[in-house]
Parts: sequence; structure tokens; C-alpha cells
Amino acid sequence: MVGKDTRGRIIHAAMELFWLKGYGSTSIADILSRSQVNSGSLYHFFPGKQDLLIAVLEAYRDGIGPMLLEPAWGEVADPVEKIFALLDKYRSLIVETDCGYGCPIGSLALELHEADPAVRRLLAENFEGWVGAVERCLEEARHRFPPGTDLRALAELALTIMEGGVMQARTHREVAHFDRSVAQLRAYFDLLMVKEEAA
Amino acid sequence: MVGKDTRGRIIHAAMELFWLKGYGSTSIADILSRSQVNSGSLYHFFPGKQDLLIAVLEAYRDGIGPMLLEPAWGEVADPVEKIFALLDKYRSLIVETDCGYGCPIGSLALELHEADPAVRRLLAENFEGWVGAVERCLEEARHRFPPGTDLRALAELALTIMEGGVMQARTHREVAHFDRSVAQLRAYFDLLMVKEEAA
DNA sequence: GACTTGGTTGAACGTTCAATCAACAAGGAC
DNA sequence: GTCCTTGTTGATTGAACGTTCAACCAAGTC
Repeated sequence: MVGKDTRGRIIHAAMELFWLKGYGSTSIADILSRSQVNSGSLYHFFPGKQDLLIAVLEAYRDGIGPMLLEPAWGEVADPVEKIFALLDKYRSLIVETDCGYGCPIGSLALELHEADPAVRRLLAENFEGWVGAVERCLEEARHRFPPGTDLRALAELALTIMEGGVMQARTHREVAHFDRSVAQLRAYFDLLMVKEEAA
Repeated sequence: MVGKDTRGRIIHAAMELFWLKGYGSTSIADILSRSQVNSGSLYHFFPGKQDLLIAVLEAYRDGIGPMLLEPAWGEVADPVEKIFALLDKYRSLIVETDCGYGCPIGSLALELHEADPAVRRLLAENFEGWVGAVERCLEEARHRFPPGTDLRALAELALTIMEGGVMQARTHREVAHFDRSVAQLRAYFDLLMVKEEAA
């Protein structure tokens, strides 16, 4: 009888619901009915709703590699292409959900501006995990950029553009807005790299 | 007895509160106490909370020029610098609120993903007003960019970067993240314009 | 068989929320 | 003076919310 895994079912349900509806609009009742768990059991594992949020953010953070990067990079070897493969993963998400949902962290980050420090730290850790991964790709391709290029800043720009693009695509209900944002990032990269080739 | 302007006080209070706390977390009671109005009066002017949101979004949209662009462009004449003056206006907002609050539209856009069409249309109109203004600046400086440059896409990129930068600055509680995003936009523009000069 | 431990159950609690409503006030029209 | 319109008042309603709790169960220990 090890396999009931109530705690896991709760977290799994909460990950989905917080992504779909946000934190505030997801009621405990929503989570209970999706995870097929009773309120007492939930409160046996989590002191309150916010502690569940923290567990969810930890799960997101720990899932960046196995759930996001690895699937996105399946066949991609080129480090710069890995970045665009990652962005394309988000594009798929947007399309699959009919422009309804984008990046769960971005949504939560804006919703929970006044959140307590533990929550904000975890949001930052999620962003940091993402940016760090992109930065490592850029470092692998460092020779293609002009010497002294601030690769960290470029990695942050990729996140900025992803989040901003998702926001616009969702608002207008058109992936094209996301596509144009990514295309501009590509153009910027090309401009930087061409400049280096010429030197 | 013309000057009581209950309706205006309600909208004004709601604009502030939706910006500070978001839509869902702002209760009617919050709005009532800030605007010094009784619930019955509010419901006399607005059938429900969502209708108030619509009025607020209309007010934001109509305020883009007088409340945002004109103050930001006070002394700035150069069209490209106008864009960065606008972004700097958001920087001030971030600093003034101690990295707490950024763009009200961006926050609402992410919070209200599943909103009804009227709300989404108004969010899109707000974005469109912003992007349109930036696009007009770019067109004024068209000669500085390579011929055939997609100025509309560049204007959208400015919004993308503003929103993404605000999101990161707020999450990390450091303006520097916003600054770095804007600096990258500047670098991209410079690269585009330098290329044109050389031609 | 008695006791403990870890987990489960779901009704119930107190609060907060958006929304309602009957009563009332002030001004203009006639 | 009566009526109509426009606006105001605040107690009240019912639903939804996060959370609690006493009771219960099954497996393990001695």
C-alpha cells in the first residue's frame, strides 16, 4: 500500500491548477476534487495553501531540467539552437493551449508581487535556473560572439523576450506576437555573430 | 452639486487598487473604502465588478497619451530617445514603488487569461495604443534604420522587453534586471542603426 | 490483545466576498 | 403639491473560501 502517494497527487494537481488558473483563483476545493483527496488529508501534508504553493514552486524548479530542457533538446546539439529550441517549446505550449496559457512562473511572479519572501525567493530561483541554463548554452558558443559580450545579459534577454512574448500572445490570442518577439531575438543574435565573423 | 463625481472617484480608486493588488485581490470593500462611497452607489453606476474593470481599462487606454506619453516626452525631441524616455518612465515607476509594481496592463493581462472577450479586447487595445505610439516614433526615424526594417516588429519588441523586464525586476526586487533588458534593446537598436550608417 | 503511528474522512466553522434592496433625499417639470 | 428622475444609504444575503476537528482505519510493535 505504498503507492497511494496522496502527497504527490496533491502537488501534481496543484501544479496544473496554479498554471491554468493562477494561485488566487485556484481554490482548495479545486485541488481536492482534481486530486481526489479530502481536505483533512491535504492539511495533513501541508499546513496551509501557501505551503502547498511553496512545494509546487520547488517542484517546478526541480523539473526545469528533466521536464523542460531535456525534452526540448532531444536532438539539438548546437548550443545556440538549443536556446531557440527551448523557446520553441514554449511556442508549442502556447499553441497547444490555444494561446491560453504560457509560462507558469511568469504568471505566478506577476500575481504574487506582495508574496512572502520564501515564495519570492523560489520564483527567483526558477528564473535563475532558466537563465542559468541559457547562459551555459551561450558560453558553449562564446567564440561566436564578440569578445567581452555579456552573455549573462543575453541570457536574461532571452527570458525577458520569452515572458514578454507569451504575455502578448496570450492577450491577443495570436502566437504571431510570440513568434515576432523570438524572431527579433534571433535577428539580434545574428547581428552580433555576423559582426564577429567579419572581424 | 455637480462636483461630487461619485463615478469618477470609484474609477480612480479602482485604477489604483487594480494596479496595486490586481483584480481578483481587490475587493469591492477595498474600492468602497478608498473612494468613500457606499456599495449601493457603486452598484448604481456599475452593474458588477467586471463592468468596473472595463471602465478602468478604458480609462487606462484613454490615458496613455496624456498620462504616460506626454509626461515622459516633456523635453525629448529625438524620436528614438522618446522610446527610451518612455521606458525610463517605467523605470521610475519601478524605483518609486520599490520594485513592487510595474505595468498595470501587463499584470492584468496575465491575471485575466480566461477573461471574457470585452476585457481581453480592452487589454489588447491598451497594448496596441502603446505599441502604436512607439511605432510612430520609429517611423519618424525610419531613415536611420536599414530600408525594409520591420518597424512594427521593433515596436512590439520594445513592449515585450518592457513587460519582461518589469516582471524580472519585480521578482528579484532589483531594477538592474529591468535596466539590463533595456540596455539590450538599446544595443540592438545601435547595431541596426550603425549598420545603416556604414551602408 | 492493547497501543502507537501515519494517514483518512467529511461535516462544520468563521470569515470574506460580490451583490441586493427597501428606504430615502434633492431637484426639476408640470 | 405631486410626480419623476437620479442618486444615496448601509444592513443584509447567500455563496465560496481556507481551515479545523473529532472520529476513524490499517499496519506495525510489543
